[in-house]
Amino acid sequence: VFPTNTHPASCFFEGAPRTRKKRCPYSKFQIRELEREFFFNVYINKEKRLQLSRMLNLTDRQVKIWFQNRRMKEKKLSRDRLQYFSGN
Amino acid sequence: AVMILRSRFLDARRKRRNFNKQATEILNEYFYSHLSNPYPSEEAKEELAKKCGITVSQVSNWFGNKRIRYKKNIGKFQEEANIYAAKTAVTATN
DNA sequence: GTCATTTATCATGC
DNA sequence: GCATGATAAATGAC
Repeated sequence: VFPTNTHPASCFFEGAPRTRKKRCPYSKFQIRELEREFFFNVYINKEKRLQLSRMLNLTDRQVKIWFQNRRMKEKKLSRDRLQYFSGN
Repeated sequence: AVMILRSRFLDARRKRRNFNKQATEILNEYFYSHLSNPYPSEEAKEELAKKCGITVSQVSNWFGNKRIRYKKNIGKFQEEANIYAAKTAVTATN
């Protein structure tokens, strides 16, 4: 079964090193506040997003992406717990 | 309280253990025999996971790390690449 | 929105 | 001391 190579954005050997924002880990305080809001609602609305981004000195895009990644993380945790207790 | 338990669960999972030699062999065989496009499908990942005795997520992690580290320093993996290239060549002729 | 990735960083093994 | 597996930001396809 050969991979059709449609999903990856580029070939494995690409020649265009596009400029990408350097990954900068968030501080403990930023994580705590993001997690606190995530606990109340997994989906954040625009108002709270702007408010949170100002408080934490992050862009609204960063907050939005953090919630997206956090939801994926939660989903993965659920899968792992299920697999752990059912043994595949 | 829930968050503390959650973070402890994460830390526990993050305690790393190396894969056994056989699993690494299988993963490397696939990687170097698909070097032009080392992106296994979901089905291929499941099969690799079963053969290696690891989870699909671990297979994804391994290929993610392997791709970036290979691309970043191809020279360092040249010897390894030759080994597995020869290995697959032998199995192909048999 | 999800989700498979890329990339850097983290934590551990040895 | 780096090798290696897992996780955390960031991107892009759909």
